[in-house]
Amino acid sequence: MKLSRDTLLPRLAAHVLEHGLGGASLRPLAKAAGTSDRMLIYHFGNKETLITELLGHIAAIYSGALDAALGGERAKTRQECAERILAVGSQPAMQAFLVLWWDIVAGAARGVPGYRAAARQMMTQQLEWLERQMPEDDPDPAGGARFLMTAIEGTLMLSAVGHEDTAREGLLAGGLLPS
Amino acid sequence: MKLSRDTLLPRLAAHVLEHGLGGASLRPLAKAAGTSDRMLIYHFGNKETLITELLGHIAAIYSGALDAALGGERAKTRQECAERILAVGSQPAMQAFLVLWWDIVAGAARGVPGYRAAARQMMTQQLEWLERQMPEDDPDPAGGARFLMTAIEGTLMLSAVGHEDTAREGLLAGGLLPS
DNA sequence: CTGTCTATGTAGCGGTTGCTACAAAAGTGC
DNA sequence: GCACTTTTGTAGCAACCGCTACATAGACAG
Repeated sequence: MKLSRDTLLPRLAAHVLEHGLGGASLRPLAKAAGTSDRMLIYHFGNKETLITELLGHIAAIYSGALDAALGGERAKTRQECAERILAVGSQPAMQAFLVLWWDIVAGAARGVPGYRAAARQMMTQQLEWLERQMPEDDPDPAGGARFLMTAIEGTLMLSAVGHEDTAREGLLAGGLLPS
Repeated sequence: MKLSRDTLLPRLAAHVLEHGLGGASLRPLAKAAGTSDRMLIYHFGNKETLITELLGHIAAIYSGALDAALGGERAKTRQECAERILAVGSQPAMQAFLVLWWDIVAGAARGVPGYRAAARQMMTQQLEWLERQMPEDDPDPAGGARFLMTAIEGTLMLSAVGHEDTAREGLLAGGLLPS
């Protein structure tokens, strides 16, 4: 069976979404993709560019998932907008993404080559998605989207470390969720 | 020279703050602490409990750093409060903490044993610190602190992935920073 | 059919991983 | 001084790491 990067990447992405980036070493990756470590190096040259390309691919998948989650019409209020994006984030299919996301953020913060670009791309995508969701009559859709974005990302982080209550009460106090 | 856990932990923490948790393996850790991998296992039993105790120690250091950064008097407004905590986060000495922080968040999200507890503890500490900083006349100090907290954490995350502009504009649009 | 280029398998290299077996030194209590 | 416990050094194990050398199989061009 003839395998190329393009056939490999989705399988690699699936494995990484399940097991994380931290312990992603060539032999398990290869096994999950139906090849050998030998062939991964053959196709990608070395592990670093493999990971870089893989992160790019995952960012594209994420973009597609956001589009698929996009309901036809805009939200009526900022509160509804916040609820929608939080609902997207709590879908089971998104959980694997979220767990992987913090790996990517950690890599980006430490300056590991491909990570920052992939993370930036995913955040840009989410920001655009959010802007399209903003209420039509919002006085400042661009700023409002960025404000929501900041609060949502904080909520996700606090939730990741067991402070979902703190985040929820914060959103309530800030008027971003209906009481 | 006789070394115990208590003398070891600060040196281990220094090494981890500089090089991250991801690549923290016994031999480099031991070298940085002036011992051997053999002795690390002797003192801590295995790597997992070493990391767990180390994370607890780092959380305590973080707590102390926050206290040291605490100015005597409270802030006058929520905006000033936000500016203060963002200023603390941008201190050079805090950068290493921040980079390490995302490692911890990633571990917590994936469910690695000691990570979630340490992360929770550090966030609880920061929340208490923030509550003490809230303006005296604030109508809802508890809720306001949680709201600020959520926005601040979102800002830190966006900054980590190269979206500091997005975060800044968001805080401005949300009235959390003076324009 | 033959040469050439691409795709793949097998084996292995030098290095690192967490951890252990064994022994010796260094206290410590009597 | 002697038994005993705590602390430490040396060596090594089996597993894994990224990566490479070498051989081979197949596709395709002439």
